[in-house]
Amino acid sequence: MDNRRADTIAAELEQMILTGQFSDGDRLNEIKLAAHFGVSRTPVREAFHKLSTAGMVEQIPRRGVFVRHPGAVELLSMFEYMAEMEAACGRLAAARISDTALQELDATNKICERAVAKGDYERYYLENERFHRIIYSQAGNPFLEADVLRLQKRLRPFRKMQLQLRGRLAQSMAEHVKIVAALTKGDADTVAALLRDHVAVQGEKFHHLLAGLKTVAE
Amino acid sequence: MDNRRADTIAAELEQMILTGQFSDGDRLNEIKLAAHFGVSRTPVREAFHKLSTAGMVEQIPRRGVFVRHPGAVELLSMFEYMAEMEAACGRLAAARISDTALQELDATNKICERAVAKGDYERYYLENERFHRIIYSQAGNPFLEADVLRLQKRLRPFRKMQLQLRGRLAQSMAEHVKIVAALTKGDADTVAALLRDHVAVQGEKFHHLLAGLKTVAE
DNA sequence: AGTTTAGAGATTGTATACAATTTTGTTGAC
DNA sequence: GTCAACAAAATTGTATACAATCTCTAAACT
Repeated sequence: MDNRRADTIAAELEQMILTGQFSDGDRLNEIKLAAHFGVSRTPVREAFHKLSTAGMVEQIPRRGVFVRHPGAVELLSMFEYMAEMEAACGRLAAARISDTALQELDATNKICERAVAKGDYERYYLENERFHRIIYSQAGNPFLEADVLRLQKRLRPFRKMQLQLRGRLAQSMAEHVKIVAALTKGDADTVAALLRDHVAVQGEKFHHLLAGLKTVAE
Repeated sequence: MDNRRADTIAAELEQMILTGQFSDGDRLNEIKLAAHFGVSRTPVREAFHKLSTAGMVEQIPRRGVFVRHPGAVELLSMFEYMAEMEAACGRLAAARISDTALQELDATNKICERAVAKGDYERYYLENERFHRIIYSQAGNPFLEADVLRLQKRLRPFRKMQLQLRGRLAQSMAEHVKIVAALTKGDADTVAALLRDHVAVQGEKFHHLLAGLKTVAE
């Protein structure tokens, strides 16, 4: 799949950034990174481009590339955007979703229910992501799907945090059930509204979490 | 701004592709293009990355980059996606738009009206784009704005065609007026619905246009 | 002291050279 | 005649060399 060194380096760098090995605003040194990966500057530069389009770093001409960790306001914007995209996916999917996909959503929800009962966050998180991806796919719009997947990936670590808030698992689960019901009825407006709120709540929960952290930190 | 050769080359290539100097599926030859632009392969490759993220070309590892002209189904998907994005922008803008921005929208519409009266497509098209960009901006979400601007740019030539259909100018104009009214009232749902239809109609009109061309061509 | 400027060092952008892989064209067997 | 195997050419990916620009320091000047 990624025969090119540049791609593996991009993936590795992405992980390094996501796991917090770089602080916001840090400049990524081409030469040092090239040495670190045991390659020349060329593939490192190619990797930078990929990260740049993914929004993980900012490239300033003749200056270098700088890692961009989203701050509070940026994260809230992302969640807001995500809510609108999911709503759009839901609206389109309501008219297009196949019976087999509906069954898959049901099956996913059943697994989620068991995970909720056990308090298995990791499992729930995994199936939750699957649930949403089915809807993206059933929207039947490749461009929308590509963008929403990109954002889902970017928000992944933060969605994870938010899920661990007290009572959020059960709440999220209940919302999923309603969404499937509306999809089954083909009620586009309702599906859109449900999904928008479902994701918007994630943003709010995350906001609370953030506010809590801030009061502790400072 | 773009001190780098690579950026100017990307812009030039973009124009060459948009003006139809390459057919769908054509491979872009690094060496020949480098010679054509009087540079080495390196900046050409960098330009390829930019075009790739813009969705103008597809990059296949160890094979090369191939120009991708959107076909009928892809264009309709893009218009559909655009409709959803504009709706999202409208929804957010309804709650956030400033008075000065509302005045700007009014002013833009007045210019549009004069353009409609004169049948000045070029002028209308220009101000129309401005109209929408004001809404994108007033949505107050940088990520949404960036994506919708990217798509607006990509759909530009096709929106232009669609505008020249009989009666479309006046119809579009009337829709603009309604949108401003709903924005002024702050009615998010209505703004979203109006904008969604406003853009969806563009897709439909374009579809008609396309169908007409096809029957002529084959 | 603070500001300006010259210059060295560091870093990005581009050119060229080389390696690895794919594509193409030819030959040979069936 | 078709297909397979192999060799040659072409092309992409990577490494290295060079050029252009930026940064930072330190000395000179007001």
